[in-house]
Amino acid sequence: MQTSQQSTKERILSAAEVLFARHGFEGASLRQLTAAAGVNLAAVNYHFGSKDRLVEEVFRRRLDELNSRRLKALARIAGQPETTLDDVLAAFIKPALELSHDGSGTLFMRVLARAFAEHDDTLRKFLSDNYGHVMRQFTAEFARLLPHLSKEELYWRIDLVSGALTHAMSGFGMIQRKSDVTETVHREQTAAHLIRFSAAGLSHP
Amino acid sequence: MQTSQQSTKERILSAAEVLFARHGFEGASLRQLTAAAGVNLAAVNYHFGSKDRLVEEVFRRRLDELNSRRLKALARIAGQPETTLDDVLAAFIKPALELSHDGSGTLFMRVLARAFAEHDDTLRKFLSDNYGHVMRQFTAEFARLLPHLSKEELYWRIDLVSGALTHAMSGFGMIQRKSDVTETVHREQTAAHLIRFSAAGLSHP
DNA sequence: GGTATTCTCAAACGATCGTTTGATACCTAC
DNA sequence: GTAGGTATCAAACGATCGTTTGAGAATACC
Repeated sequence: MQTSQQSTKERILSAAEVLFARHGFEGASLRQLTAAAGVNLAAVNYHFGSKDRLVEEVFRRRLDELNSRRLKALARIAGQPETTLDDVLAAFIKPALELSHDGSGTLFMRVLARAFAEHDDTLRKFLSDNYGHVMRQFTAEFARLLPHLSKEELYWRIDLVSGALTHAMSGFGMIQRKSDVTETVHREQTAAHLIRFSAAGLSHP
Repeated sequence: MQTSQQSTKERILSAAEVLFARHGFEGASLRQLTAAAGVNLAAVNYHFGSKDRLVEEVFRRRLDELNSRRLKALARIAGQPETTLDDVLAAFIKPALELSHDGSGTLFMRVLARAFAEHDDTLRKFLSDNYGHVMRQFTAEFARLLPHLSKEELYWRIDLVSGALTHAMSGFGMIQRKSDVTETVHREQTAAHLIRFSAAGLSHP
Protein backbone atom coordinates (compact mmCIF):
# COMPACT_ATOMS: atom_id res chain seq x y z
CA MET A 1 0.00 0.00 0.00
CA GLN A 2 1.37 3.39 -0.94
CA THR A 3 1.34 6.14 1.64
CA SER A 4 2.39 9.03 -0.56
CA GLN A 5 0.34 12.03 0.51
CA GLN A 6 -2.99 10.22 0.79
CA SER A 7 -3.63 6.61 0.02
CA THR A 8 -6.23 5.60 -2.51
CA LYS A 9 -8.37 4.21 0.28
CA GLU A 10 -8.34 7.48 2.17
CA ARG A 11 -9.02 9.51 -0.93
CA ILE A 12 -12.05 7.32 -1.62
CA LEU A 13 -13.31 7.63 1.94
CA SER A 14 -13.06 11.40 1.91
CA ALA A 15 -14.75 11.79 -1.43
CA ALA A 16 -17.42 9.30 -0.41
CA GLU A 17 -18.28 11.29 2.68
CA VAL A 18 -18.78 14.43 0.65
CA LEU A 19 -20.82 12.82 -2.08
CA PHE A 20 -22.92 10.60 0.17
CA ALA A 21 -23.82 13.70 2.12
CA ARG A 22 -24.68 15.61 -0.98
CA HIS A 23 -26.56 12.97 -2.97
CA GLY A 24 -27.32 10.12 -0.61
CA PHE A 25 -26.04 6.60 -0.64
CA GLU A 26 -28.03 5.53 -3.63
CA GLY A 27 -27.82 8.89 -5.33
CA ALA A 28 -24.02 9.13 -5.35
CA SER A 29 -22.59 6.82 -7.99
CA LEU A 30 -19.22 5.15 -7.87
CA ARG A 31 -18.35 6.93 -11.08
CA GLN A 32 -18.89 10.38 -9.58
CA LEU A 33 -17.14 9.24 -6.45
CA THR A 34 -14.03 7.81 -8.02
CA ALA A 35 -13.79 10.75 -10.39
CA ALA A 36 -13.91 13.17 -7.44
CA ALA A 37 -11.31 11.13 -5.61
CA GLY A 38 -9.08 10.96 -8.68
CA VAL A 39 -8.90 7.20 -8.63
CA ASN A 40 -10.00 4.44 -10.96
CA LEU A 41 -13.58 3.22 -10.94
CA ALA A 42 -12.54 -0.30 -9.99
CA ALA A 43 -10.62 0.91 -6.95
CA VAL A 44 -13.70 0.92 -4.73
CA ASN A 45 -14.46 -2.72 -5.33
CA TYR A 46 -10.82 -3.61 -5.04
CA HIS A 47 -10.23 -1.89 -1.71
CA PHE A 48 -13.65 -2.21 -0.08
CA GLY A 49 -15.26 -5.16 -1.82
CA SER A 50 -18.50 -3.39 -2.60
CA LYS A 51 -20.25 -0.09 -2.36
CA ASP A 52 -22.13 -1.20 0.76
CA ARG A 53 -18.91 -1.99 2.56
CA LEU A 54 -17.63 1.45 1.60
CA VAL A 55 -20.70 3.00 3.21
CA GLU A 56 -20.01 1.05 6.37
CA GLU A 57 -16.42 2.22 6.46
CA VAL A 58 -17.42 5.84 6.04
CA PHE A 59 -19.63 5.45 9.09
CA ARG A 60 -17.17 3.50 11.16
CA ARG A 61 -14.41 6.03 10.73
CA ARG A 62 -16.51 8.91 12.07
CA LEU A 63 -18.55 7.08 14.66
CA ASP A 64 -15.55 5.50 16.34
CA GLU A 65 -14.16 8.97 16.86
CA LEU A 66 -17.48 10.35 18.11
CA ASN A 67 -18.05 7.49 20.54
CA SER A 68 -14.55 7.80 21.87
CA ARG A 69 -14.90 11.53 22.51
CA ARG A 70 -18.29 11.21 24.12
CA LEU A 71 -17.25 8.44 26.47
CA LYS A 72 -14.04 10.23 27.39
CA ALA A 73 -15.99 13.36 28.24
CA LEU A 74 -18.52 11.36 30.22
CA ALA A 75 -15.86 9.44 32.11
CA ARG A 76 -14.43 12.70 33.45
CA ILE A 77 -17.69 13.61 35.17
CA ALA A 78 -19.75 10.46 35.69
CA GLY A 79 -20.71 9.63 39.26
CA GLN A 80 -19.11 12.69 40.77
CA PRO A 81 -21.19 14.60 43.30
CA GLU A 82 -20.56 18.05 41.79
CA THR A 83 -21.57 17.02 38.25
CA THR A 84 -24.54 18.93 36.87
CA LEU A 85 -27.07 18.07 34.18
CA ASP A 86 -25.46 20.66 31.93
CA ASP A 87 -22.14 18.84 32.24
CA VAL A 88 -23.61 15.54 31.06
CA LEU A 89 -25.48 17.24 28.23
CA ALA A 90 -22.28 18.97 27.18
CA ALA A 91 -20.49 15.62 27.08
CA PHE A 92 -23.28 14.29 24.92
CA ILE A 93 -23.78 17.25 22.62
CA LYS A 94 -20.41 18.94 22.12
CA PRO A 95 -18.52 16.02 20.57
CA ALA A 96 -21.34 15.58 18.08
CA LEU A 97 -21.23 19.22 17.06
CA GLU A 98 -17.45 19.14 16.90
CA LEU A 99 -17.59 16.11 14.66
CA SER A 100 -19.87 17.99 12.34
CA HIS A 101 -17.17 20.63 12.09
CA ASP A 102 -13.72 19.09 11.79
CA GLY A 103 -12.44 18.83 8.27
CA SER A 104 -15.05 17.78 5.77
CA GLY A 105 -17.04 16.38 8.66
CA THR A 106 -19.62 19.14 8.37
CA LEU A 107 -21.23 16.93 5.84
CA PHE A 108 -21.03 13.74 7.83
CA MET A 109 -23.95 14.73 9.99
CA ARG A 110 -26.06 14.97 6.91
CA VAL A 111 -24.92 11.49 6.03
CA LEU A 112 -25.92 10.31 9.47
CA ALA A 113 -29.29 12.03 9.36
CA ARG A 114 -29.82 10.52 5.95
CA ALA A 115 -29.01 7.09 7.28
CA PHE A 116 -31.60 7.54 9.98
CA ALA A 117 -34.11 8.74 7.44
CA GLU A 118 -33.45 5.89 5.06
CA HIS A 119 -34.49 3.61 7.86
CA ASP A 120 -32.30 0.87 6.53
CA ASP A 121 -32.45 -2.04 8.94
CA THR A 122 -28.91 -3.31 8.53
CA LEU A 123 -27.63 0.21 9.01
CA ARG A 124 -29.85 0.66 12.05
CA LYS A 125 -28.49 -2.52 13.54
CA PHE A 126 -24.97 -1.38 12.82
CA LEU A 127 -25.63 1.94 14.53
CA SER A 128 -27.33 0.29 17.47
CA ASP A 129 -24.44 -2.15 17.90
CA ASN A 130 -21.95 0.67 17.87
CA TYR A 131 -24.00 3.11 19.89
CA GLY A 132 -25.90 0.99 22.34
CA HIS A 133 -23.35 1.00 25.11
CA VAL A 134 -22.74 4.71 24.74
CA MET A 135 -26.43 5.52 25.11
CA ARG A 136 -26.66 3.15 28.06
CA GLN A 137 -23.86 4.91 29.91
CA PHE A 138 -25.33 8.33 29.30
CA THR A 139 -28.79 7.15 30.31
CA ALA A 140 -27.40 5.83 33.59
CA GLU A 141 -25.84 9.17 34.36
CA PHE A 142 -28.99 11.06 33.42
CA ALA A 143 -30.94 8.74 35.70
CA ARG A 144 -28.59 9.50 38.58
CA LEU A 145 -29.12 13.25 38.16
CA LEU A 146 -32.86 13.01 37.55
CA PRO A 147 -34.02 10.56 40.21
CA HIS A 148 -37.57 11.87 40.17
CA LEU A 149 -38.17 10.52 36.66
CA SER A 150 -39.40 7.03 35.89
CA LYS A 151 -37.37 4.95 33.44
CA GLU A 152 -40.06 5.33 30.84
CA GLU A 153 -40.28 9.08 31.26
CA LEU A 154 -36.51 9.41 31.10
CA TYR A 155 -36.29 7.41 27.86
CA TRP A 156 -38.86 9.65 26.27
CA ARG A 157 -37.04 12.81 27.18
CA ILE A 158 -33.63 11.56 26.11
CA ASP A 159 -35.19 10.56 22.82
CA LEU A 160 -36.48 14.07 22.29
CA VAL A 161 -33.08 15.53 23.17
CA SER A 162 -31.55 13.28 20.52
CA GLY A 163 -34.10 14.57 18.04
CA ALA A 164 -33.29 18.19 18.72
CA LEU A 165 -29.59 17.42 18.48
CA THR A 166 -29.90 15.54 15.21
CA HIS A 167 -31.97 18.37 13.80
CA ALA A 168 -29.47 21.01 14.85
CA MET A 169 -26.50 19.03 13.60
CA SER A 170 -27.83 18.51 10.15
CA GLY A 171 -28.45 22.17 9.62
CA PHE A 172 -32.03 21.54 8.55
CA GLY A 173 -33.72 24.23 10.47
CA MET A 174 -34.39 27.89 10.06
CA ILE A 175 -31.28 28.78 11.98
CA GLN A 176 -28.39 29.20 9.64
CA ARG A 177 -24.94 30.44 10.44
CA LYS A 178 -24.67 34.11 9.58
CA SER A 179 -21.78 35.20 7.43
CA ASP A 180 -20.33 37.40 10.15
CA VAL A 181 -20.09 34.52 12.62
CA THR A 182 -17.24 32.05 12.43
CA GLU A 183 -18.16 28.40 12.33
CA THR A 184 -16.53 27.84 15.71
CA VAL A 185 -18.60 30.56 17.32
CA HIS A 186 -21.75 29.29 15.67
CA ARG A 187 -21.09 25.80 16.95
CA GLU A 188 -20.63 27.10 20.49
CA GLN A 189 -23.86 29.06 20.24
CA THR A 190 -25.64 25.98 18.98
CA ALA A 191 -24.24 23.92 21.83
CA ALA A 192 -25.30 26.53 24.38
CA HIS A 193 -28.86 26.68 23.04
CA LEU A 194 -29.12 22.92 22.82
CA ILE A 195 -27.84 22.40 26.34
CA ARG A 196 -30.16 24.94 27.93
CA PHE A 197 -33.15 23.77 25.92
CA SER A 198 -32.46 20.13 26.69
CA ALA A 199 -31.80 20.73 30.36
CA ALA A 200 -35.16 22.44 30.71
CA GLY A 201 -36.93 19.70 28.77
CA LEU A 202 -35.24 16.93 30.70
CA SER A 203 -35.62 18.22 34.22
CA HIS A 204 -39.06 19.82 34.29
CA PRO A 205 -41.31 18.36 36.98
CA MET B 1 -61.24 9.86 -16.51
CA GLN B 2 -62.74 6.82 -14.81
CA THR B 3 -63.73 7.07 -11.17
CA SER B 4 -64.49 3.43 -10.54
CA GLN B 5 -63.37 2.62 -7.01
CA GLN B 6 -60.06 4.46 -7.18
CA SER B 7 -58.67 6.27 -10.17
CA THR B 8 -55.31 5.37 -11.63
CA LYS B 9 -53.91 8.66 -10.40
CA GLU B 10 -54.96 7.97 -6.84
CA ARG B 11 -53.70 4.43 -6.92
CA ILE B 12 -50.33 5.72 -8.06
CA LEU B 13 -50.22 8.38 -5.36
CA SER B 14 -50.99 5.88 -2.61
CA ALA B 15 -48.47 3.35 -3.79
CA ALA B 16 -45.90 6.10 -4.24
CA GLU B 17 -46.29 7.24 -0.68
CA VAL B 18 -45.67 3.76 0.64
CA LEU B 19 -42.69 3.03 -1.57
CA PHE B 20 -41.05 6.45 -1.26
CA ALA B 21 -41.24 6.03 2.48
CA ARG B 22 -39.77 2.58 2.34
CA HIS B 23 -37.03 3.03 -0.25
CA GLY B 24 -36.58 6.74 -0.78
CA PHE B 25 -37.28 8.82 -3.83
CA GLU B 26 -34.35 7.51 -5.79
CA GLY B 27 -34.56 4.05 -4.33
CA ALA B 28 -38.17 3.39 -5.32
CA SER B 29 -38.40 2.70 -9.03
CA LEU B 30 -41.37 3.41 -11.24
CA ARG B 31 -41.53 -0.27 -12.05
CA GLN B 32 -41.97 -1.30 -8.42
CA LEU B 33 -44.36 1.56 -7.95
CA THR B 34 -46.64 0.87 -10.90
CA ALA B 35 -46.59 -2.84 -10.15
CA ALA B 36 -47.70 -2.16 -6.57
CA ALA B 37 -50.41 0.18 -7.81
CA GLY B 38 -51.55 -2.32 -10.40
CA VAL B 39 -51.21 0.11 -13.26
CA ASN B 40 -49.08 0.29 -16.36
CA LEU B 41 -45.52 1.58 -16.20
CA ALA B 42 -46.27 4.41 -18.59
CA ALA B 43 -49.15 5.66 -16.45
CA VAL B 44 -46.89 7.74 -14.22
CA ASN B 45 -45.45 9.72 -17.06
CA TYR B 46 -48.86 9.99 -18.66
CA HIS B 47 -50.65 11.33 -15.59
CA PHE B 48 -47.88 13.24 -13.85
CA GLY B 49 -45.40 14.05 -16.59
CA SER B 50 -42.36 12.76 -14.74
CA LYS B 51 -41.25 11.04 -11.57
CA ASP B 52 -40.23 14.36 -10.02
CA ARG B 53 -43.67 15.79 -10.53
CA LEU B 54 -45.12 12.70 -8.89
CA VAL B 55 -42.93 13.30 -5.86
CA GLU B 56 -44.23 16.85 -5.67
CA GLU B 57 -47.82 15.68 -5.82
CA VAL B 58 -47.28 13.17 -3.04
CA PHE B 59 -46.06 16.02 -0.87
CA ARG B 60 -48.70 18.48 -1.85
CA ARG B 61 -51.55 16.12 -1.03
CA ARG B 62 -50.38 15.57 2.53
CA LEU B 63 -48.95 18.97 3.31
CA ASP B 64 -52.05 20.85 2.22
CA GLU B 65 -54.01 18.80 4.71
CA LEU B 66 -51.45 19.29 7.46
CA ASN B 67 -51.23 23.04 6.93
CA SER B 68 -54.96 23.36 6.91
CA ARG B 69 -55.38 21.48 10.17
CA ARG B 70 -52.59 23.35 11.88
CA LEU B 71 -53.88 26.77 10.89
CA LYS B 72 -57.44 25.87 11.83
CA ALA B 73 -56.30 24.74 15.26
CA LEU B 74 -54.21 27.87 15.67
CA ALA B 75 -57.02 30.17 14.56
CA ARG B 76 -59.21 28.87 17.36
CA ILE B 77 -56.78 30.05 20.03
CA ALA B 78 -54.55 32.76 18.60
CA GLY B 79 -54.59 36.10 20.34
CA GLN B 80 -56.96 35.07 23.07
CA PRO B 81 -56.03 36.00 26.63
CA GLU B 82 -56.64 32.57 28.15
CA THR B 83 -54.52 30.72 25.59
CA THR B 84 -51.57 28.84 27.07
CA LEU B 85 -48.27 27.73 25.61
CA ASP B 86 -49.49 24.15 25.75
CA ASP B 87 -52.46 25.10 23.56
CA VAL B 88 -50.25 26.53 20.84
CA LEU B 89 -47.91 23.58 21.02
CA ALA B 90 -50.85 21.22 20.73
CA ALA B 91 -52.03 23.06 17.62
CA PHE B 92 -48.56 22.69 16.17
CA ILE B 93 -47.83 19.12 17.20
CA LYS B 94 -51.09 17.18 17.16
CA PRO B 95 -52.02 17.64 13.50
CA ALA B 96 -48.56 16.45 12.55
CA LEU B 97 -48.88 13.32 14.64
CA GLU B 98 -52.40 12.72 13.36
CA LEU B 99 -51.19 13.01 9.82
CA SER B 100 -48.62 10.36 10.54
CA HIS B 101 -51.45 8.09 11.59
CA ASP B 102 -54.41 8.38 9.25
CA GLY B 103 -54.56 5.74 6.57
CA SER B 104 -51.20 4.91 5.06
CA GLY B 105 -49.97 8.26 6.30
CA THR B 106 -47.83 6.63 8.95
CA LEU B 107 -45.22 6.39 6.30
CA PHE B 108 -45.54 9.90 5.03
CA MET B 109 -43.60 11.29 7.91
CA ARG B 110 -40.70 9.12 6.92
CA VAL B 111 -41.03 10.55 3.46
CA LEU B 112 -40.93 14.03 4.90
CA ALA B 113 -37.97 13.28 7.12
CA ARG B 114 -36.24 11.80 4.14
CA ALA B 115 -36.93 14.89 2.12
CA PHE B 116 -35.34 17.01 4.82
CA ALA B 117 -32.39 14.68 4.97
CA GLU B 118 -31.87 14.65 1.25
CA HIS B 119 -31.38 18.36 1.48
CA ASP B 120 -32.70 18.83 -1.99
CA ASP B 121 -32.85 22.51 -2.74
CA THR B 122 -35.89 22.53 -4.99
CA LEU B 123 -37.76 20.46 -2.44
CA ARG B 124 -36.63 22.75 0.35
CA LYS B 125 -37.88 25.73 -1.57
CA PHE B 126 -41.16 23.97 -2.20
CA LEU B 127 -41.52 23.22 1.51
CA SER B 128 -40.55 26.72 2.49
CA ASP B 129 -43.05 28.20 0.04
CA ASN B 130 -45.79 26.00 1.42
CA TYR B 131 -44.80 26.23 5.05
CA GLY B 132 -43.42 29.71 5.44
CA HIS B 133 -46.65 31.43 6.32
CA VAL B 134 -47.66 28.66 8.73
CA MET B 135 -44.42 28.93 10.65
CA ARG B 136 -44.72 32.70 10.67
CA GLN B 137 -48.16 32.57 12.25
CA PHE B 138 -47.07 30.12 14.90
CA THR B 139 -43.94 32.11 15.63
CA ALA B 140 -46.04 35.23 16.16
CA GLU B 141 -48.23 33.43 18.66
CA PHE B 142 -45.25 31.95 20.48
CA ALA B 143 -43.75 35.43 20.65
CA ARG B 144 -46.93 36.77 22.24
CA LEU B 145 -46.85 34.12 24.95
CA LEU B 146 -43.11 34.33 25.52
CA PRO B 147 -42.45 38.07 25.60
CA HIS B 148 -39.27 37.69 27.64
CA LEU B 149 -37.46 36.02 24.74
CA SER B 150 -35.55 37.85 22.03
CA LYS B 151 -36.46 37.10 18.43
CA GLU B 152 -33.19 35.27 17.97
CA GLU B 153 -33.66 33.20 21.10
CA LEU B 154 -37.22 32.34 20.11
CA TYR B 155 -36.17 31.19 16.64
CA TRP B 156 -33.61 28.88 18.14
CA ARG B 157 -36.05 27.29 20.51
CA ILE B 158 -38.77 26.80 17.92
CA ASP B 159 -36.17 25.18 15.70
CA LEU B 160 -35.30 22.70 18.42
CA VAL B 161 -38.97 21.95 19.01
CA SER B 162 -39.30 21.19 15.31
CA GLY B 163 -36.34 18.87 15.57
CA ALA B 164 -37.83 16.93 18.46
CA LEU B 165 -41.15 16.73 16.62
CA THR B 166 -39.61 15.53 13.37
CA HIS B 167 -37.63 12.94 15.28
CA ALA B 168 -40.67 11.67 17.14
CA MET B 169 -42.83 11.59 14.03
CA SER B 170 -40.45 9.52 12.01
CA GLY B 171 -40.20 6.87 14.66
CA PHE B 172 -36.43 6.98 14.61
CA GLY B 173 -35.76 6.90 18.27
CA MET B 174 -35.53 4.34 20.99
CA ILE B 175 -39.16 4.79 21.87
CA GLN B 176 -41.25 2.35 19.90
CA ARG B 177 -44.91 1.64 20.30
CA LYS B 178 -45.41 -1.41 22.49
CA SER B 179 -47.64 -4.12 21.15
CA ASP B 180 -50.14 -3.74 23.99
CA VAL B 181 -50.71 -0.05 23.20
CA THR B 182 -52.98 1.00 20.37
CA GLU B 183 -51.61 3.42 17.84
CA THR B 184 -54.08 6.07 18.93
CA VAL B 185 -52.99 5.82 22.54
CA HIS B 186 -49.35 5.85 21.55
CA ARG B 187 -49.89 8.96 19.48
CA GLU B 188 -51.54 10.70 22.40
CA GLN B 189 -48.69 9.72 24.70
CA THR B 190 -46.22 11.02 22.16
CA ALA B 191 -48.10 14.30 21.89
CA ALA B 192 -48.22 14.67 25.65
CA HIS B 193 -44.50 14.06 26.05
CA LEU B 194 -43.65 16.37 23.18
CA ILE B 195 -45.82 19.18 24.48
CA ARG B 196 -44.47 19.05 28.02
CA PHE B 197 -40.89 18.71 26.84
CA SER B 198 -41.26 21.55 24.35
CA ALA B 199 -43.06 23.82 26.77
CA ALA B 200 -40.23 23.45 29.26
CA GLY B 201 -37.60 24.00 26.59
CA LEU B 202 -39.38 27.02 25.15
CA SER B 203 -40.24 28.87 28.31
CA HIS B 204 -37.25 28.38 30.56
CA PRO B 205 -35.71 31.67 31.73
C1' DG C 1 17.80 -9.79 -11.23
C1' DG C 2 14.02 -12.45 -11.01
C1' DT C 3 9.78 -13.78 -8.78
C1' DA C 4 5.63 -12.73 -6.35
C1' DT C 5 2.42 -9.61 -4.63
C1' DT C 6 -0.06 -5.45 -4.68
C1' DC C 7 -2.20 -2.03 -7.10
C1' DT C 8 -4.10 0.58 -11.15
C1' DC C 9 -6.39 0.95 -15.35
C1' DA C 10 -9.58 0.79 -19.61
C1' DA C 11 -13.09 -1.88 -21.12
C1' DA C 12 -16.87 -4.52 -20.89
C1' DC C 13 -20.86 -7.10 -18.39
C1' DG C 14 -25.66 -7.63 -17.26
C1' DA C 15 -29.15 -5.27 -14.90
C1' DT C 16 -32.11 -1.56 -14.03
C1' DC C 17 -33.32 3.08 -14.44
C1' DG C 18 -36.85 7.04 -16.29
C1' DT C 19 -38.88 8.02 -20.39
C1' DT C 20 -40.96 7.63 -25.09
C1' DT C 21 -43.44 5.44 -28.73
C1' DG C 22 -47.16 3.63 -31.42
C1' DA C 23 -50.83 0.60 -31.33
C1' DT C 24 -55.16 -0.50 -29.21
C1' DA C 25 -59.17 -0.16 -26.33
C1' DC C 26 -62.62 2.88 -24.13
C1' DC C 27 -65.88 6.37 -23.93
C1' DT C 28 -68.30 10.60 -25.32
C1' DA C 29 -70.66 13.57 -28.65
C1' DC C 30 -72.61 14.57 -32.85
C1' DG D 1 -72.32 4.76 -36.68
C1' DT D 2 -68.51 7.31 -36.72
C1' DA D 3 -65.10 10.71 -35.52
C1' DG D 4 -62.20 12.37 -31.58
C1' DG D 5 -60.31 12.84 -27.45
C1' DT D 6 -58.80 9.91 -23.23
C1' DA D 7 -56.64 6.14 -21.16
C1' DT D 8 -54.05 1.84 -21.09
C1' DC D 9 -50.81 -1.30 -22.78
C1' DA D 10 -46.42 -3.95 -24.37
C1' DA D 11 -42.26 -2.86 -26.17
C1' DA D 12 -38.32 -0.51 -26.87
C1' DC D 13 -34.99 3.62 -26.15
C1' DG D 14 -30.68 5.47 -24.43
C1' DA D 15 -28.45 6.22 -20.20
C1' DT D 16 -26.47 4.90 -16.02
C1' DC D 17 -25.84 1.77 -12.41
C1' DG D 18 -22.50 -1.65 -9.45
C1' DT D 19 -19.49 -5.04 -10.53
C1' DT D 20 -16.05 -8.01 -13.00
C1' DT D 21 -12.30 -8.97 -16.00
C1' DG D 22 -7.66 -9.35 -17.67
C1' DA D 23 -3.67 -7.05 -18.80
C1' DG D 24 -0.10 -4.05 -17.34
C1' DA D 25 2.56 -1.10 -13.96
C1' DA D 26 4.51 -0.57 -9.52
C1' DT D 27 6.36 -2.36 -5.39
C1' DA D 28 8.26 -5.72 -2.16
C1' DC D 29 10.84 -9.83 -1.11
C1' DC D 30 14.62 -13.10 -1.73
